[in-house]
Amino acid sequence: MAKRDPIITLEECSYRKILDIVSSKWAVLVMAVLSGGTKRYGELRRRIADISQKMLTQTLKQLERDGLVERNAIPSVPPTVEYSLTPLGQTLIPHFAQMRQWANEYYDSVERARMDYDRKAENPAAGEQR
Amino acid sequence: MAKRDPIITLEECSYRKILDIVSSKWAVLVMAVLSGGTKRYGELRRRIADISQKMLTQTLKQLERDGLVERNAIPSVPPTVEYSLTPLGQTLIPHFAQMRQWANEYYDSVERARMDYDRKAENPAAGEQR
DNA sequence: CTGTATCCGCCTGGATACTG
DNA sequence: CAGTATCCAGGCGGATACAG
Repeated sequence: MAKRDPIITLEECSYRKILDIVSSKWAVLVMAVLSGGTKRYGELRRRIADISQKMLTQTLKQLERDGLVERNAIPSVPPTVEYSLTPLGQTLIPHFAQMRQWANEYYDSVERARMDYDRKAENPAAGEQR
Repeated sequence: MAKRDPIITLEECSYRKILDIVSSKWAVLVMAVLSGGTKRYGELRRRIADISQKMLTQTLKQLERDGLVERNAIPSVPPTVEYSLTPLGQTLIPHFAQMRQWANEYYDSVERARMDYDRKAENPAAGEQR
């Protein structure tokens, strides 16, 4: 009856915590742009291809809530709002670099694996005959 | 008219590539369990709390397609199927460790930021008076 | 310029039942 | 034991219209 079968739960899993933050497909792009310095709302929109207003706003709000991005609204007409990474947000930059490094190094292998897999799925007899 | 406003697209972004693989909430858990060695289907089910059959099967299939996990079916009665990390899959382990490390170091800050943010949202005048 | 609000299609993912 | 098949609710995310 010893404890030989540890159960992993979602809550225990530290990976998950960072994934909750970073797995949004837009969040990493926004932070990537902000890593280059403070940007205004419209500038972010223009820099990130295919992001909708809704998603940009939503992503920024979430990142602000998580303490990763700081919002600075300047009460002027027309209004100006600047966004920048907080010190906490900055700590993720090297982590992103690591992710990019892995992708650069191994993503080709993944793509090759996918092609092999799909080819075999379409033609199960491949490698056996003909 | 110089190129002073680089546009980031989803496709260019290397972060995305690894996120496509890893951002599935179950994928990291499955790989975490498999990092401890070869496991059978049922064992994975028991080890990972709250995972449904569908999600386990689906996740394993995707990881296999990506070349990160290897499936080894032994034709016996009843059938036995073993799953293990491929060498390519192994290369992600240290990366997961990094993710866990960041979470351990900074996640408290994120939670505090969230509480602050939510408190201010509910009570906008907080910090000004009282 | 910087958002908010609404509608809505699509996909993810859970529950359930069935198969080799 | 190790899946497959199907149904279905809920949330994500896009398009559009409107506001301060």
